[in-house]
Amino acid sequence: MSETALAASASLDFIREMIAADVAAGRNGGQVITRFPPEPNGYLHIGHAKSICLNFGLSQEYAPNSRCHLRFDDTNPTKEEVEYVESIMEDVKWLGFDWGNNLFYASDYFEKLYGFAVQLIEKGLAYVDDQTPEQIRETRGTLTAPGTASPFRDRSAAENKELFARMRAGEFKNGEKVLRAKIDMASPNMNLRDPVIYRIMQAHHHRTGDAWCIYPMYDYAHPLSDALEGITHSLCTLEFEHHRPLYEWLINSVDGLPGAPYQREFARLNLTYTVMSKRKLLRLVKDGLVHGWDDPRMPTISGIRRRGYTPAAIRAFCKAIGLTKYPSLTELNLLEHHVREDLNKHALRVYAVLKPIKVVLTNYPEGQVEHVEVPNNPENEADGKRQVPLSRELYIDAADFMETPVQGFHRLVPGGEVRLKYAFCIICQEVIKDAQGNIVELRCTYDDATRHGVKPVGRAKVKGTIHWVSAAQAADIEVRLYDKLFTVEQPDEQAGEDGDFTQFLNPGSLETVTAKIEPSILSAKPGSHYQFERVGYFFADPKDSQLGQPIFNRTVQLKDGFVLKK
RNA sequence: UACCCCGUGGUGUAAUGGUAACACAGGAGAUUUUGGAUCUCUUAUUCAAGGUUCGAAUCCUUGCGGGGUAGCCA
Repeated sequence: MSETALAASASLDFIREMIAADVAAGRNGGQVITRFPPEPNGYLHIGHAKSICLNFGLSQEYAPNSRCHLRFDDTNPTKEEVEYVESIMEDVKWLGFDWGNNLFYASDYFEKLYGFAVQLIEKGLAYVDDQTPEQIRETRGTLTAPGTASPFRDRSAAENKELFARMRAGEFKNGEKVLRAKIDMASPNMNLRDPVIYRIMQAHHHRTGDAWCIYPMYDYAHPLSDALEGITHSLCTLEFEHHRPLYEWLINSVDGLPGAPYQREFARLNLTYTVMSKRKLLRLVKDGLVHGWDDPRMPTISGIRRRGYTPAAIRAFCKAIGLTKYPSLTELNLLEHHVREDLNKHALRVYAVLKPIKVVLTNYPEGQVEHVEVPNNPENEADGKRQVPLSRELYIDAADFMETPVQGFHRLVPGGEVRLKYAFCIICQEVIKDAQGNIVELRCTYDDATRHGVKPVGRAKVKGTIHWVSAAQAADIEVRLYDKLFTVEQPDEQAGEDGDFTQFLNPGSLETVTAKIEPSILSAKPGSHYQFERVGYFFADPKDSQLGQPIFNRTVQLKDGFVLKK
């Protein structure tokens, strides 16, 4: 066991406990070989990250007697595309994992898989069925009633072999024939009622082209692919629990397999305020309810990447949620906690005013510009300092001023005093409004004696410190304020069977503003993280930012100790 | 109303027959040129009933509750 595994051994989840016992018993020569096996039919989401962290994490924990394969489960050509293969590889790499040379495709095994099927036929464990899909469904029985045997169930091995060869040769149309495993039509487990293991599909495959017109089913291909690759532990989500007996049946029924893997299942990740099923995510994209798979509001890996979540934060989150068989619902704020925790250490600070109010310092010389020195990150002195321009006309955030303050508000109010961070204290002398009564300007005076953190003398203690931006030097920057995608914790649950989850979409999930930001922001590289002080973490959009004109996505808000009471 | 899996603070997990604990969330305070961060304190937990045992969250039984399963999808 490696050091990390040893360190974590204080409390292992049920899967790791099982694996530790296998290693201790010397099973598989102490090797731990796992795999992450996505079907390339869509984009990966945060739920997949849980599986990726488990499988690749295990491989790291047991190094060097371990490896984790990336295997594309591409057994259904009608749904799969190269585009997805590429995005999946990008996402796994971004999460910080490396499959090395261990990149595989189930389609690599089509020939071997065909051979195993012939072997099953010879053993009398598989047969060609001529029934229609409807007939197969009807004779499968129900949850409470056993199925009945197909009239073709007892064909001779020779006939089955010939028919199966003719299926491969393309002599039959889609749906005319299938190959079925011969197990038990009365099993209480539906998966054992002679499951279909090969179907005819006249379809172009993204890797094998037109070489095949019969394709193996997942239930057949998966255990055998695992065995062929020497996988020791095949870990999947709970909905495959009922497939395990079939998995084991195949491992035990096929001779000549190089490995003897076993399957274990764990609960998938559910997160509040989002949906995770591929179907629903597709709906959001297709109906234009979000701007694509990588919309920063999406729970896809590409979405959260663009939102500004970091790989380290995702990994920490996946570790924190644990691994059980309980179908839990994890709070979004746990994810956000880990995002803030990581970004707090690394994001450079900058002053940004999202919703500006102009402030004029009436006793500050006109035309004068000075520079104040501010730390780039108070959490890390090594990040250095920068110069921020300061002059007579400034912007502060609308949220930092209240004309008639509520209880507990200690920012700027008429006649009140606040500190401009790293500059000096100001007092609001006058509120200027337009004809409609909107505030257009605050006229304030500053106190030169309060520079460098010196407290004002002879007046009330200044409780508030706010950020600011010098008007003349401020850059106008597009900022996208993202919020929860849905207004309820479980949109699909709330919508019910026939309901439409999109009714719970948050109309305020995206607000775009033009912010006033200190000029240093213009050099922000696309794909870099910042903390807009007192506001939140923001990410320079890697797609839409121009060099010298970044566009920011709000990753997550800062925690705010001051919450307006309704 | 068949079979399988699962029930521990609000949420997620730990305790593997021997003091029910940790993180997030909530609350209070200290500190702070971010109402952030940090630090301290704090609220709150074994689905129910029986049984086994000196001792049960843990083992057994029953009940209740939740999830899953009838694709030629994965």
